[in-house]
Amino acid sequence: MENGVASTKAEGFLSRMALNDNKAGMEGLDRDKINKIIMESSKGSRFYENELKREQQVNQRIVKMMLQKAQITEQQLKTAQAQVERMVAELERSRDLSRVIVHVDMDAFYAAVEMRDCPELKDKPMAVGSMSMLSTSNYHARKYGVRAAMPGFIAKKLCPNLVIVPANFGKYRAVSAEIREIFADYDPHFQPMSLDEAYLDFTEHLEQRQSWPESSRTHRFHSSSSATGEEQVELHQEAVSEERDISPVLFEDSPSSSPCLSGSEAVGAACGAFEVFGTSVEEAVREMRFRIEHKTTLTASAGIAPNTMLAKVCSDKNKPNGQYRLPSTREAVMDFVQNLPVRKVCGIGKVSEKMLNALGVSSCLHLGQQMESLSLLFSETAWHHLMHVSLGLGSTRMHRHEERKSLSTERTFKEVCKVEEQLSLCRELCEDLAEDMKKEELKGKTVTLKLKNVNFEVKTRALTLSYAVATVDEIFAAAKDLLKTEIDNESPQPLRLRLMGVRISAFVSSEDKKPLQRSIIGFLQPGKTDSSDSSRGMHQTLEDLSDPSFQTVPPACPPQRREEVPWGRGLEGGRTGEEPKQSFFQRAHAKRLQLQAANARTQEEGHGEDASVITSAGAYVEKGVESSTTESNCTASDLSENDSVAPVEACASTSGCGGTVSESLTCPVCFGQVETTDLNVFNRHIDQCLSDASRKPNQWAISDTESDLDLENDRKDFEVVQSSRVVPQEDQRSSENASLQTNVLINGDNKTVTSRQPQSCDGRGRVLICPVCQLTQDSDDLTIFNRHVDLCLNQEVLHELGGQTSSPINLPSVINGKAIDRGRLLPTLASKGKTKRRDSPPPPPSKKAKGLGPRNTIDKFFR
DNA sequence: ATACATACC
DNA sequence: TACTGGTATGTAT
Repeated sequence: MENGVASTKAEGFLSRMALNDNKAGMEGLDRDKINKIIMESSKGSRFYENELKREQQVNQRIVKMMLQKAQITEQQLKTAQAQVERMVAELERSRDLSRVIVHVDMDAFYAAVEMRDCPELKDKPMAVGSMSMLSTSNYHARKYGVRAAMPGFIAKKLCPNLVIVPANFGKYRAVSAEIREIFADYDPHFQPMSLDEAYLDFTEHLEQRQSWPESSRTHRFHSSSSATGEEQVELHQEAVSEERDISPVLFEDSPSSSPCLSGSEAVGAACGAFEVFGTSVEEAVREMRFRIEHKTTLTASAGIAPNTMLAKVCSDKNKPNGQYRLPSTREAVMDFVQNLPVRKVCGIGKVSEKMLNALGVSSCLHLGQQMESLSLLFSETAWHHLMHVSLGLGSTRMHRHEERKSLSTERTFKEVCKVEEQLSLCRELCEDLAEDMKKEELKGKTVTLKLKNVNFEVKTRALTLSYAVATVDEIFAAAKDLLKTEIDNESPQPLRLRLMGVRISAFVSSEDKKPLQRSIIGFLQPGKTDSSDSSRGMHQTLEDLSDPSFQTVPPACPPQRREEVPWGRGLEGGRTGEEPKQSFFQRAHAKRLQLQAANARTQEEGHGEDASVITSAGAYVEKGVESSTTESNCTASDLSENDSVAPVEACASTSGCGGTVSESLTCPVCFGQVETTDLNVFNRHIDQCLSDASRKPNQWAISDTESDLDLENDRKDFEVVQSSRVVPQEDQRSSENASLQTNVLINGDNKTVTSRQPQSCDGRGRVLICPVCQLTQDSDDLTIFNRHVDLCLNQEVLHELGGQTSSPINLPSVINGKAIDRGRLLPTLASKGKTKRRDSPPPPPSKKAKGLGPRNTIDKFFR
C-alpha cells in the first residue's frame, strides 16, 4: 500500500517509467519530485517513446480484460466459485507448515562489497554500474531515489554527488562463495538464487541443533572497529580464517564431541567477546547472519517462514541487516498475507500488478476475495499461482539447480547499420557463445537471434535444427541465416541495431557429457587437420557472408551437410601449416603426425565412406580449429544421428584406459603435480588447464557421449580408438595414412575392428592403446599403462619444446609395437547415446546422470 | 515451434 | 552521450 500505483498523481507519467520504490530503503521519498526528474531526463528519448508504446499495449490488455470482466455472467461466476472453493479446500488440505524455510539476501550486495573495500565510499551515496545502467545502490543513494536498474546518468541527476563504481563480478563471486560455505552448514542443499541470495531449509538443522551444547552455538566477536583502510582488509582476512577454524568444529556431525568450549574460551578472551546463540530458528538464523558478517564484513537479511514464497517476502521486511520470522501457523500466515501488497510477491511484477490493480486488487486479501473473477480472467497457471499466494502457500522443498535450459549472450552497442558489421558482430557473439557452450559441454538444437533496433523494439528469430550444435561455425551458420533473413526483410532499409544477442536452447540430454574425455581428447588431438575443411559449402567466410549475393544454406538439413562435407573428408588439404589457434598440445601432436605421416593426405575421398560410417559410430569429431574465416560443420553430432551405426555405438564406449593411483598426479597439460588422489579433483584441475589453454581456439571437438548402456559396457573389455579419420588397418600399415583419422575398435585379439564389425565389441582381454603414441600396450595393468601415457605426454611436449622431430617413443610397456594409427584416442564414445535416446522419449531432465556425470572425465583414462 | 512479453537479479 | 545482460517461463499463435 505504501506503494500504491507508482505514478500517484502525475497523470502523464508512465507507470512503467516511474520510480519503483518497492524496495528496501526507499520509503518516504518525495516520489513526485523524483519522478519529475526521471521523466524530464527521459522524455522524448527513443527509450521513452518505446516505453510509452509498451505502456499502451499493457493498457490495451487491461481494457480487454475489463471488457471480458464485464461480460462475465452470474452463472459463470457461480461455477467459478465452486471450482475455486474446491480448489481452496484441496490446497488447504495439503498445506504444509512443517518446514522452516529461510531466505537470505545480502544487503545492497555489490555496493556493500565496494564500500567494504573502499572506505571512502562509506558515507557517500554510491552505486555499482555505469552511466548507462546501475546494478545496485547503497542505502544512502536510495534516499535520492537512486536504485538498481536505473541508468547512471539519471541517477546522477537525482543525486549529483553519486559515486558510480564499476562492477567487479569476480569479487562478488568470491564473496558469494564465502557466504555459501556458511549456508551449507545450515542446509547442504540450499538453493542459490543469485550471487547474493539463497533459500535454505532449516528444518533438519534445527532438529539437530536442539541437542547441541552451548559451545557449538558460541561464536566469537571480532573487534575490528578501530581498523581502517588496509588494516581492515587484513582484519577481514583474519576473520575469514577464524571462521574457518571455527566452523568445522561447530558443525561436526556429533557436535557434542567438539572441543569447542574450552578452546574457544581461551581464544575468546584474547580476541574479543563471545556470543552464544540459542536453539530457536531465529537464533540459528541470527547466528548465520552473524557468521556472514564476521566472515565478509557484509550484512545479510533473512526471512523465516513455512515456505519460500513467504520467506522471500519476510527477508525484505527488516532489511537491511535484519530478519523477520513468520510463525508456522495457518493463522499467522493468513494474517500476514492479507496485508501483503501483491507487488511484493515474487512473480508479480509491474504489469501483473497494474492489471490486478485495475480489478481492484492491490493486496493479497483482495486476491482471495476476487478469486472467482480472477480464475475467469487469467490463464490457469496464472490464477493458480494467485490462488496459492492468496492462501500463503509456496514451495516447501529445495529443488537443487535444475539443468540449464538455455545459454545466451547479447550486447548493446552504439548503432550498427552496416551489414558487414552486423554479421561480424553476430559472429563474435557466436564465438562467445560457443566458448560458453564448450565450457559447459552443451549442445543445443535451437538457435535464437535477438535484435533490438535503435527504437528499442525487440525482435527474436529462432531456428530449430534437427541436430544439436555447439561450435562457432554451427551456431553462426544458423544465426547468420536468421540475421540475413531479417536484413532482407527490411531492405532496402538497413537494420539499425542497438543490440544483438544469440541464444541456444533445446539442449540434448546432458548425461552424455563427458567433460574430461572430451577435454583430453581435444587436447590430444592433432590440430584437427581434418574437419577444418576450409573449403566448401557450409564454410562461408565472413566475407562471403557480407556478399549480398550469397545464398544461405538451407538450415537444418544434416543430410545435405553431409553430402556437402562428408565426414572425415576434412583432411583435404590437410593442413600442413600450424594453426595458430591450436593448443600447444595440438600443435605438438600435429607436428608429429605430420612428420610421421608424410604424404598421407590426399586420398580423402578414398576413405570418405568409411570415415563417415565410423565416425558416426561414435567417433569423436573434432571441430575445426579453423581460422576465423573458415567454418567447419559436420561435427560428431551430425553423425551421431546416423542410426545405421548404432551397433557400433554400443561398442563405442571405451573403457577407461586404466588409471593410476598415486599420491599425486601429473597434469598432462601444465605438468604440475596435483596433490590428490581424487580423480574428480584431478579432472577438475585438468579441465581448468585445458580450458585455460583453449580459451580462444574452440578447437576441441565436442563428441557425443555414450549412453548408460555404453558406460556399462565400457567397464568391460574393449577399447575404441578413434581419430578423426578412419583408415582400415591394412591401409594404415601399408601406407602413410597414419595421420588420418581413424576409429578403430580393438579387441582382445589385437585385431582392429572398424565399425563394420561391431560384433567384436565383446572381445576378451583388453588391449590398451596409448592415446598419445598410438602404440598398443601389451600390459593391461592400468597403472603401468597410465605411467606410459604420462611419459608419452611429457615426451610429446619435450619434442615440441625442443623442436625435434618426433620419433616413435620407446617406453617401457610398449609392446606390440604395432602402430595402430596415429589418430587420436578417443576414449569415448561419441554419441551413442544419442541415437538411442532419440528413438525413445527424451530422457526427463531429472535423471541427471547420476553417477554418470562425474565419471565421464579422466577417470576413464586414469582410473 | 516461434514470437513476444513478463519477471527476477 | 547515456536505459544492461542472462535465464526462465508464460501467453498467443
